[in-house]
Amino acid sequence: MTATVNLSLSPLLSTPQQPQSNRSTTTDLIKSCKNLNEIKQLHARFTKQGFNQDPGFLGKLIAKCSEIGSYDSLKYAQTAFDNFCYSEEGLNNTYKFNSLIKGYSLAGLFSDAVLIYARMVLENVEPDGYTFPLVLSACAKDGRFFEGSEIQGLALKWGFGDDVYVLNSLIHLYSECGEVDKARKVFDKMPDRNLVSWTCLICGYARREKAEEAVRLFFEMVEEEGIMPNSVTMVCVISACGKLGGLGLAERVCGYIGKAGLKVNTVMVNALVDMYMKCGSVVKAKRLFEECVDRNLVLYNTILSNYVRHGMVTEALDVLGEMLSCGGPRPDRVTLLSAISASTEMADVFLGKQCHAYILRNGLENWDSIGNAIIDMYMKCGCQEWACRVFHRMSNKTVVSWNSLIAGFLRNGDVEAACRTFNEMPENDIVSWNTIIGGLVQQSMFEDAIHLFRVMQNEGIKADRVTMVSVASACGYLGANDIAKWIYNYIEKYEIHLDMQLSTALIDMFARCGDPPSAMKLFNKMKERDVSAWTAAIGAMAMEGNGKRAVELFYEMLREGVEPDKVVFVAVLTACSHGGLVGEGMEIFRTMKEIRGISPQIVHYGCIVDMLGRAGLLKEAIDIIKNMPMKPNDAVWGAFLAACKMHKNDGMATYAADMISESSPDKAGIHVLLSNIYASGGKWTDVAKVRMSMKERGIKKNPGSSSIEVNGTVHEFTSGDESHPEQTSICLMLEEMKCRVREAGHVPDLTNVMIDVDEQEKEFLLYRHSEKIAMAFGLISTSQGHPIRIVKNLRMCSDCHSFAKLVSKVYERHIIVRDNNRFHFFQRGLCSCGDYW
DNA sequence: GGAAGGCGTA
Repeated sequence: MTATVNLSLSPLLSTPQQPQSNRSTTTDLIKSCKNLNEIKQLHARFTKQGFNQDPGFLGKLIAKCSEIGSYDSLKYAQTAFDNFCYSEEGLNNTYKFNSLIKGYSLAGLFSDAVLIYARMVLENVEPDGYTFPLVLSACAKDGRFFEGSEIQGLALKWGFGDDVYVLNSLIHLYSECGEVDKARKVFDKMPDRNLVSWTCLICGYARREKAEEAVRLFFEMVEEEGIMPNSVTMVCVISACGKLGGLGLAERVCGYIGKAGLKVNTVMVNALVDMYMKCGSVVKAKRLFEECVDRNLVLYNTILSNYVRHGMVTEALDVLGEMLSCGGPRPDRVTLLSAISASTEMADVFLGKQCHAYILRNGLENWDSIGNAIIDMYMKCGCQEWACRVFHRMSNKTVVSWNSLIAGFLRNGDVEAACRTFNEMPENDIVSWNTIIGGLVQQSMFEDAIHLFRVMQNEGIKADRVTMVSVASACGYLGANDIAKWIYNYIEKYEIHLDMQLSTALIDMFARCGDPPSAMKLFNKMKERDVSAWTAAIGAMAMEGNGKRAVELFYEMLREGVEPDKVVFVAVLTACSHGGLVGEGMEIFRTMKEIRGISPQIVHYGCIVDMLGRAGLLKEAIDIIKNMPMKPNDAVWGAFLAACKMHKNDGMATYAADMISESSPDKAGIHVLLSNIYASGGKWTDVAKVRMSMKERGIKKNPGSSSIEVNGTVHEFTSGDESHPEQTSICLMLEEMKCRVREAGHVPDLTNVMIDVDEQEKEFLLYRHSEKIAMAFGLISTSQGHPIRIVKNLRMCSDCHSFAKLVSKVYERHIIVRDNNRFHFFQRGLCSCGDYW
C-alpha cells in the first residue's frame, strides 16, 4: 500500500464506522476513494461490519469503480453486483435494483443500467414509481429510443402513466433521441406540469437546433404561466441564446436570473461565458471568467474552445498555460481537442505534435474525436501523409474521421482525392455533404457546388443551415438570380432557421445576384444584426452603386451601437469610391483612425487610392501612396493604374509604371494593366517587355470570362469562345447585334485592344469579348421581357459597356452585368453606374 | 431512493 492511500483512508482508520451511521458518511467515504485498492478496503471493511447490504452503498461503489474506469475496477463492480444480486438480501427488492440502476447511470454506463432493469423483469421483481424515471433517463442518455418507448408502455401498465416524473423522463427521452415533436405532444397532454417539465422541453429544443422555440417557450413559461425558472432552466435557455447569437435577446433572458432571485453557480457562469462568447461579446465573457473564483475544468474548456473558435490563439495559449501551471485543473480530452484546434488554427505543426504526444502519453487517443482533430491538424499543417497515416491506423473510424479526411483534401486543393474518399466512405451524413459542397465553394468551383446540392436533393437528403450558407455563397458568386430565388424558397419550405450567419449569406447572395431589394428586405427583417450583417447590407448598396445609402447605413450601424470592424470599413469605403463620395470617404477614413482606434490596413489604403483615382484626383492618390506606412501592393497600384487609364493620364501612368517595375509584382493583373497603359500610348516595345517578363516568370493572365444563367443552368464563355453547342446561332446573333448597334450609333473603342495589330483585326477581337458572347446567347435563349444577367470575372471594358447600353435600347431588354466590383443595370440605353465605374 | 443543466473534432 502506498503512502497516498494511507493518507486518504486515515479518517476511516482512526474512527471505525458503525453500521447505523448515517448514509451520507458512507457516501462521502466511497467518494473520497482514489483507486480500486481503496475501494476494495472500504468494501471489505463494510462487509465485515454487515454494512454492505445497503444498496445505496453498492450503487455508489459501482459508480466509483466506473469513474476510475480501469478494466479491473469495472470487473470488480460487476462481481460485487452479481454477488449481491444473488444473495438472499438482494432478491426481490425493488429498492435495491433501483439503486443499482442509479449507480450504473451515475457511472455513465447506461446500457448496464438498462440491463439491470431487464434483469428485474426477468426475475419478476416488481418495478415501482422510482424505477421508471431512472431507467428512462438511462435510455435517454444512451439514445435508446425503442427500449425507452417500450419501457414507457410498461410504466403505463404498472399504473404510472400520469406520473409527472415518468412523463418528464419521457419528454427528456424523446428530446435526446431527436424526437422533440413527440416530446412536445407528451408535454401538451400532461395533466400536471412542473418546472422540470418546462425545463426538459426547453432543453430539448435548445439542443435540437430549435433554439428560437426554446426561448419562446421560456417566455411563455415565465410571462404567461408565471413560473419562475431555476438555475437548470436558466442554463438551458442561456445556451439557446448562445446558439441564436443575439445579445439583446440574451440580456432580456438573463434578467430572469435576478427576477427569480437565483444565485449564479459555476454551471451558470459557464453557460453565460459560453453564451457571451458565441454572441460576440468577448469582453463580458472574459470578465465573468476572471471574476469566477471556483473555475472548474469545464469553464476552462469553455473559454479555451471559444477563443480557438474566434481565432484568438494568443488568448487560448494563455489559458492553456494557466491550466498547465500548478493549481489549474488537469487538462482532459476536451481541453486537448481545443489545444489541437489551436495548433490547427495557427498551422503550427510543432505545437500540434506536442499535443499529439501529450495525448498518447495520457491515453486520450481512444476517443475518436481526438483522432479526427489530429487528422485535421496534420492536414491543415500540410502534412497530408501524417494525416493519412493517423487515419489508417485508427481502429474506430467514424463518419467524422472520413469527413475530416475529405475536408483536409479539399483544404489542400486535392479535389480529386476528396471526391474519391467521398465515394469510398461506407456511409455519409449531412456533414459529409456540407464538407464537400463547402470545399468546392472554397476552391471557387461554384457550379460543381450547386450541382452537388442538386444531387443531394435527388438522394432525398435534407439540407441544413450550413449547406445553405455554402450554396448561397456559390450562387452569389455565380450571380444566378433564378437559383437564388430557388434557394430562398427551399429555406422557407423546409423551415431552415435563419440565423445571423445564414441571413447574412442570403443578403450577400441577393446583392451579388443583382437583387438589392430582396437583400434589403431580408436585412430589415433581421431581429439582431451583427457587424457582418451590416457589412452585407452596405455591400449590397455599394454594388448597386448607391453610395449614399451605404454611407447612411454605416452611420445607422454606429448609432445602434454595433462596433465596426476592419471589414465594414472596406465595404463602406468601397461604396464611397463607387459612388464618387470623396468627402464622405475621407471623413470615414479619418474617423477610423482617430475615433475607432482601428489602424488602416493596406486594403483600406487601396480603397482610398481607388476612390481618389476614380474621381480624377490622381495627385492626391499618389500622395497617399507615397505616405502610406506600408509598401504599396499590387491592389493599390492596380487601383492607381486603372484610374490613370480612366482619366487618360499617361504621365502619371508612366511615373507609376517605373515605380512598379522596380518592385516587380507577381500578380498578373498589374502586368496586364501595365501593358495596357503602354499599349494605349502605342509603346509596343514596352508592351513586349512586360509580356516577356510575365512569360519568364510564369505569370499567366487571368482570362476574361462571362457567365449567364438560363433556366437554372450556368453557361460560361471565355473570350473568342467557340465551344458552345449553339455556337452557330450565337455567331449569327452577334453579327445581327453588331449591325443594329452600329446603326444606333456605336463606334468601337479600339483602345481596349491591347495587341499591336491592324484596326480590322482589333475590331474583330473586340467583338469576341466574353460579355458580348454571353449577351448574344442571352438574347437567343430567353424570351422578351426576361432580363439578361451576366457575371464577368474582370472589370467590364468600356467598349462592352457602351455596347451593352445600346443593346438594352435596341432590343428593349434589361441587361444586368456584375463585374468584379459592382453591378451595371442597363436599361433603355443607360447604365445605373452613370458611366462612373 | 426518482425527472431537467455547462465545454467537445469534420
